[in-house]
Amino acid sequence: MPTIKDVAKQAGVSVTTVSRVLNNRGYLSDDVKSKVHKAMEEINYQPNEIARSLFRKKSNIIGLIVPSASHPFFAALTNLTEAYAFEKGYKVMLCNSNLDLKKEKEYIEMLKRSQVDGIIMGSHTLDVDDYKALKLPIVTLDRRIDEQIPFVSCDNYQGGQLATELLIQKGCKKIAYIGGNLTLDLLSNKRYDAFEEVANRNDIETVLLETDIKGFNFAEYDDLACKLFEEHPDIDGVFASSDIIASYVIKAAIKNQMNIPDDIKVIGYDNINVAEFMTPELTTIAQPIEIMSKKLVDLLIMQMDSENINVENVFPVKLIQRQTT
Amino acid sequence: MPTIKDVAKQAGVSVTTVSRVLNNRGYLSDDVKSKVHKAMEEINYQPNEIARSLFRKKSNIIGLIVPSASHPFFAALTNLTEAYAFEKGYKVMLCNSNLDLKKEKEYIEMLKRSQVDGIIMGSHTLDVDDYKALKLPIVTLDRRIDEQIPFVSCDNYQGGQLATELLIQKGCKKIAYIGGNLTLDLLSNKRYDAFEEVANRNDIETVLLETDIKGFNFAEYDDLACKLFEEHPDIDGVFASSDIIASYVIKAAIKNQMNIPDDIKVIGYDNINVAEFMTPELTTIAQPIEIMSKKLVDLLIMQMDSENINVENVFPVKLIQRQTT
DNA sequence: CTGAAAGCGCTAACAC
DNA sequence: GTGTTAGCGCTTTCAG
Repeated sequence: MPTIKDVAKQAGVSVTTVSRVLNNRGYLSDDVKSKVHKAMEEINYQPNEIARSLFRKKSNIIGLIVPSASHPFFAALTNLTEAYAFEKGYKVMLCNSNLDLKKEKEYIEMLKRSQVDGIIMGSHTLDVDDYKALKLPIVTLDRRIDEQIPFVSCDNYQGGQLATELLIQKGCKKIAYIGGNLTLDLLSNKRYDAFEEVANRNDIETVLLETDIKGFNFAEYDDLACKLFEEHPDIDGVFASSDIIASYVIKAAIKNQMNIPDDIKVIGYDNINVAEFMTPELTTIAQPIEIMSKKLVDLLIMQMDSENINVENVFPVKLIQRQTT
Repeated sequence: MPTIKDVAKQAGVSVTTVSRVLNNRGYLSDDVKSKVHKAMEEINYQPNEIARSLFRKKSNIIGLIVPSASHPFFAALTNLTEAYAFEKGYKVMLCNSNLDLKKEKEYIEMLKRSQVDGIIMGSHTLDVDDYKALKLPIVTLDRRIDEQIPFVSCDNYQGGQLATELLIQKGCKKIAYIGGNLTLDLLSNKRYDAFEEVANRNDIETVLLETDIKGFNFAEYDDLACKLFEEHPDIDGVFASSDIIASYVIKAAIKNQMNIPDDIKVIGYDNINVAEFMTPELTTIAQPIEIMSKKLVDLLIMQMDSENINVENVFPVKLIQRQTT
């Protein structure tokens, strides 16, 4: 690998000069500029970002911690976040925590040692204090840590409300909520709060099923969905906190010879691709994942630049009526 | 951020000594060791990996270029690759090329400047020479570049054979192949080769539909699937080169009042999660994604360690019979 | 067993 | 306009 020294030698100038043309700093004669550029071409020079980072104390890398990059929602988020970060001149170091406390801690330490400029926490199973101690720009997804740490989320309460109201309006008399474990400190739990409240207000009977703390285990979704119909054969409406869970509910319903949406109505959450290409097409609450991804990155960059930021960044959701309700 | 100097001062030793305990090199008295460890704790020291990388000329970062991290197959690959790389002490820098030539080139240059120790090419739209010129450990997925660059793939011909034979054995008389653009130099095109050959051998009529070069556009899958049934209403079997495409075919078939699997049989490829949770459950060819991911990482590490490697790393696929055939 | 000093590749004062 | 030099945080000869 050729270094800046090699370029300098090749071009017959000093390393400073090379550095200057590299960074477009200071005044340089056109003659020197072109000589240097030519030399770079000739020896196929690429600046070493590691050395630059060391000096600048800035790596231009951001850490992205998600529970699982293969879960469609986080896959979409990962995809869009990386694309936008790249546009903004940042590289993404990807981490899958699997909602495992120990692994998340390891990842955070690794990212700090790697001198990332900031971390997007799509998974955050640690205590509030752990995050506050980080001394690094961070931003969370769907969790409010404290008054300083910005977060991005959608209006989960609104989402829960829209979903539940739709089920009731469509005539459901006994509805179930199936979602992630509510003991996790996540804003998405508000979907359930809304569910309960709307149902109570309308005197509708409810059932609650939660996944294990570790979540994201598809086999468990299958079990839960089957259990739901076994224990409550009279259920006629389901609000699932993700489209994936909704898919398993639909699968179980069909297996039980139930007709969708006549016997049972199902609404999911996220509006990931599956919702559209499955049959029947899934009614769902759409999160604006692209906008969220951009906001996550922007909030990080603004912190790096010590700009003022809003701690709360909540976006509206949208009900997408399809065939399952 | 405290540095090694701060630790040295705090512990009353030299930086060399601190570095030694950090790396467990040379002989150190237990007394000094514990003093240093204590000092590290006290000032909450984290070694700066950027500085280490600069010296060692090794970043412990691998680049992972995929067409799209939100496509389920690549999402799974990304997830498993990252998990295994982390286990092996490597961090993953993620890049989404969108099968865009220019973007892929930019990513490769960025990764080189970032001094990654190797690159996994899940997307490779460039010319053979571009890859040969890299001077960096690389490994490709599903593409043979030349005799030096190792690749990981599944036995695509076998996959195409199994799928096509199944359709024929189940009684199909006119079958279609829908898949990625065949002008891309990908080993997955062998699925089509097998399809054609098996069909010819059995005197079965065939139809071919390819996606755009840029692929991975779900709206296009929808169009293609609809077009298929419009132009060939007598099709009774479809081999789709991904489960996602298969899903769209199924959706279109249902829309056309066709009965699955009686009127039309569909088989996908990949065995991603959707295949299992959709209704009807999708018959598909399973790729051992976890094994492939590990192999990709191992091949990279072995190259870094100048170990001997096999260029061809082809794994067998498995037919998973479900409800769509 | 421990320390002083050089250097990884790059940038930025500070000279000239 | 351009070069000399110190130093980013770390590791490793080489002395002692």
